[in-house]
Amino acid sequence: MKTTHPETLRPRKTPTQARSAATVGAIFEATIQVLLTDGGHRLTTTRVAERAGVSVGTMYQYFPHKQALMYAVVHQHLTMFVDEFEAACFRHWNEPIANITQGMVTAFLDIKIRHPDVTRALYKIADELDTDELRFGTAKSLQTACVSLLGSAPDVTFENLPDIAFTLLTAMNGTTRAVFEFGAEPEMVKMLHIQLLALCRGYLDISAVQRSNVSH
Amino acid sequence: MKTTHPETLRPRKTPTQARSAATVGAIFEATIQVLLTDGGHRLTTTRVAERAGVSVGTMYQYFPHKQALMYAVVHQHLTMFVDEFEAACFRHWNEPIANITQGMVTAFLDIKIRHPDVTRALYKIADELDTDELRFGTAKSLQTACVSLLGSAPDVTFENLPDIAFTLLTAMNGTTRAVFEFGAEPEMVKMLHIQLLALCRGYLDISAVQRSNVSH
DNA sequence: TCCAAAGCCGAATAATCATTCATATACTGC
DNA sequence: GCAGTATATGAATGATTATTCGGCTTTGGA
Repeated sequence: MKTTHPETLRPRKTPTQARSAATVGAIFEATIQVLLTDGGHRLTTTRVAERAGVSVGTMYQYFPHKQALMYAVVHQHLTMFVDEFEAACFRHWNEPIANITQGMVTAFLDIKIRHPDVTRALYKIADELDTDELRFGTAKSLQTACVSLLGSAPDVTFENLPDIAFTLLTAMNGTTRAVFEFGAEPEMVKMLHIQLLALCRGYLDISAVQRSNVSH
Repeated sequence: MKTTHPETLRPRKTPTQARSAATVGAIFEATIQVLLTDGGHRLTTTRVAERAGVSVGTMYQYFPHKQALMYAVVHQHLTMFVDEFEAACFRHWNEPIANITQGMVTAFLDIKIRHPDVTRALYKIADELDTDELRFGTAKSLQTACVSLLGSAPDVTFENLPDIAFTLLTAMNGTTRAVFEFGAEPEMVKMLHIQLLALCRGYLDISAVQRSNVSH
């Protein structure tokens, strides 16, 4: 598996004029749309340029190659996801485990639902990327945030917190992904929310150890 | 999204002589190996033929096109998975829910672990396939088996059994997939087994309704 | 031993793709 | 309005790809 050196994945130039920022935005959006309608293995520079309403040459002014474009798109959205998820974690810091669970599940789902196209598109691009750095890095960040949040619960403690966080996140992701790949119809999403709450609550209940109430 | 008509996905000829069966076997195995080493987007007819030790022409004697080859490989392994999973379900029929849970989780994991290369390879080929029929069909079969098995527990009942089965299977799949994509080292697999047992037990505990003991 | 069927080969073909670059247009400050 | 920079163009290039087909080799049986 040949991996492209990260250095070369950086965009070629930073847009200064307003129109070029618009161009890059159009290219990003077009990438998502091509992924949705044609699939990852038909994500070609020609198709993206066409859908974005620009020429291929223009694309190559901002990205040295296709890998760089894909990297940028994935990076943008994964970073956004991590940021919003971490923000939600801070919001529920130190709350009882029941609140934490409900807050985390709801936040996880909300972010995905707020950008349904992006969510579905990212599932399709994974195999095209020459590096796993982004996915692994994101997984690590989410796990860290989750560990901290669960550890902040005043009413319980957990053994193997990293393992529990890992399992919780990947399980949520598995069910969510399945729902989105099935079309993510509103009733299905509603069901997903309900079942994920039960899943996580049940898992954390069974894994939690009551904390002896040591007051200050 | 152009989908290939299922009819054309059928193999071109059925091997009669022993050596041709060996050829097809080599092609199947080569497909898995190319997926693992090169990734789905570099799964080419040339590469598969080369790794299988046959010529491209030979491949086209058994499969009318690349889609048919991929379809055959995926179909073979998904069918195997469903068969083994259903067999495990029958084995735990009518047992108490605690046994059912443990049996189902263990079977799910065992099948994946018994064919680690196949497990990882199938994650990579999904986007290349022009049809979702196989994935959706498999999901449906597994869900049906799971619904029946859970429904057979004498000590509990569930509401929304299809939703619960769906959630259970996709959650297990999500965590399992993550572990395999991280390399599936032995200690990781051990952790996976432990955590999946807790996850499913917790979820089913919380979703179950005690069945009033109506003795005949 | 011999032959028809089964199996195999791989160069040739036509399509598609990523990437380049010489040229043209649009914008910004003056 | 002008000069210089930023941005956009798209035909051309070379690589890679899926698929074909005419000819070759092996096999199983008579």
